[in-house]
Parts: sequence; C-alpha cells; structure tokens
Amino acid sequence: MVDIVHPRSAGRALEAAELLAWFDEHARELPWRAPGVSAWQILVSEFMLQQTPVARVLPIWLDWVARWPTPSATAAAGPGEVLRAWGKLGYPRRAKWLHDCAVRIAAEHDDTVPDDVETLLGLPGVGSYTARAVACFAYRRPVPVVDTNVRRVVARAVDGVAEPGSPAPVRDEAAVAALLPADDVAPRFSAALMELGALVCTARAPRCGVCPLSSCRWREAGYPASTAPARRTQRYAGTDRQVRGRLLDVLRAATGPVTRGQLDLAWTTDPAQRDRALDSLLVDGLVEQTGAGLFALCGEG
DNA sequence: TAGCCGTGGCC
DNA sequence: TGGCCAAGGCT
Repeated sequence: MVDIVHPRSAGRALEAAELLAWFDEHARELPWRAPGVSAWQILVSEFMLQQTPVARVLPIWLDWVARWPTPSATAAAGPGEVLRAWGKLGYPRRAKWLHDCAVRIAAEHDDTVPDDVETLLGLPGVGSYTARAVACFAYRRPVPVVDTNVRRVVARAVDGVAEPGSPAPVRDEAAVAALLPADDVAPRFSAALMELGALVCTARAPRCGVCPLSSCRWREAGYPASTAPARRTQRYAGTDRQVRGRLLDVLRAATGPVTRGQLDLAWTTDPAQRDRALDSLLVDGLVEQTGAGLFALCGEG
C-alpha cells in the first residue's frame, strides 16, 4: 500500500478539524449566534462589537433587537432615539452609521440586508471586517473574515511570531482564505478562529496550555517575544474624545434640547476645546442646533 | 497611513 | 496606578 498524502491537508499549518472540535465544546452561547437571528440583527451585533467587549454589548443588543427588530423599524426611530439607546457603548458615530444603514437598507434593499461583500462595503460604517462577517455569519458565504483575533491567531500559529504586523486587509484575507476548509464549514471555522483568539490565544497571557492546536509555529519556535516596536498607546483623559463623551452624556440625559450654558457645564477646564468638541459633534451629525439656539441629539431638535 | 474616534475593566 | 486591551472604520 502506498500512503496517500492529501495535498490540501499535508503540512497545513492550522488544522480545521481540531479547531472545529474545540469550538463545538467551548464556544460561548452568544445570542447573535442563535438560530433564527436575522441578518439585520447580526449586523447590529457587528457594529456594537467593533472595539467593544462582548460583556458590554450583550444587554444593549438584547434590548435593541427586541425594540427594533428590522431595518425599517430602526429607520422609523429618529437618530437621536437610536443614539440614546446606544448609551455608553462608546464610539457613538457607530450608532449614527447604523441608523443610516437602516434607512438605506429599508429604502434601497427592500428591508433586507445585502448578502454580498461588495454591496455591504457601500454601507456607512461597514468596512472589510464587518462586510465579511455579515456575508459569512448571516448568509453562510465562505469568505475569509479577518478581525484582530484572527490576525493574532494566524500570526502565531502560522507565521510563528507573537504579534501580527500592521493590518493589510488584502494580504491578511488571502492568508486566511488559504486556511479555509470546505465551503459548508467555512463560517463555523471563521467563528472558531475568532473564538480561539478571544478565549485562548489572547493578546495578554495566552492560555497555551489548553490550546487545541496540535501545530503552532510560535510554540514550536519557543514563543519568541515580539520584535515589533511598541506602538504608542492613545491617551484618553483630557482629549477631545473625552469632551465629546461628556457633551453627549448631557444630551442623552436630557429629555429635549438644552441650552449652551448646560453644555458648558460639562467641560469647564478648556472652553476652546469644548467648543471644538461640540463643533465636531455637529459635523458628525450626532448633535444639531435648533432654531432657538438650543442643542439636541440629532433629530430631536 | 497614521491619527482620531468612547468607555470601562483588568492586572 | 495607569497602561493595555476590547468582533474596526474613516479620513
């Protein structure tokens, strides 16, 4: 007998089967993964999860989809109401973009989220990751889905380095496409890659002792430390971002338009910075000025 | 393309 | 305590 070497599996750096088996046993039961969740509701989860931990998204998402289950229901609410429901999830432009998506999908796509990456990419706030995540998880399209978790897992298991390099979507997607198993299990594989990065192959203190991968070039190389220069971390305290957050806090708490004086109280240390932050909120379409010179969440003036 | 855009928990 | 980190996207 001659051993049959399967070209698609021989030497493969990351075995799909063992990853899928691990996922079957250890996947979190996240509500947006449940059967029957619509593409719109999955899109909502992807917006909320951008740069935001699962634990903080969970309660907001549950309330949100119960209240506005479809794009048209979301569109019918004003952007201000949507912004208020977004609460303190952070990056409130996402809420504005999500509302804009709802309006567009209701008007242009018969209230149905597009199922192809190209059309999805045309929606506001939908970039390479989100477009692919929706196509894959909502519509079972076997497209590569690359987020920060996937990039980290591939960097370690396949490339043998501690940290991924700078994001390069085309190259990163090609690298993941080369790992994708048969079409029917590709979506589950992508979810599993992300889950492994979130639960085991984490940025800080990876739990290599419980990793299901039998082959990992980083482990085989002796866990070499990262050679990349430390990227400078972004300050937050005292920045325009913090001031914008304070201003929106005031507007979310109010039931209607507020005076300039009320907004001024939100940031007194640097009036020029406060003015700049308010102006940027107006430019972003998150806040509007009423005819009476008051300020309100967009759509509530 | 690097800087900007929120928020809060963790060690 | 404070830097680091969390399912990115836009300009």
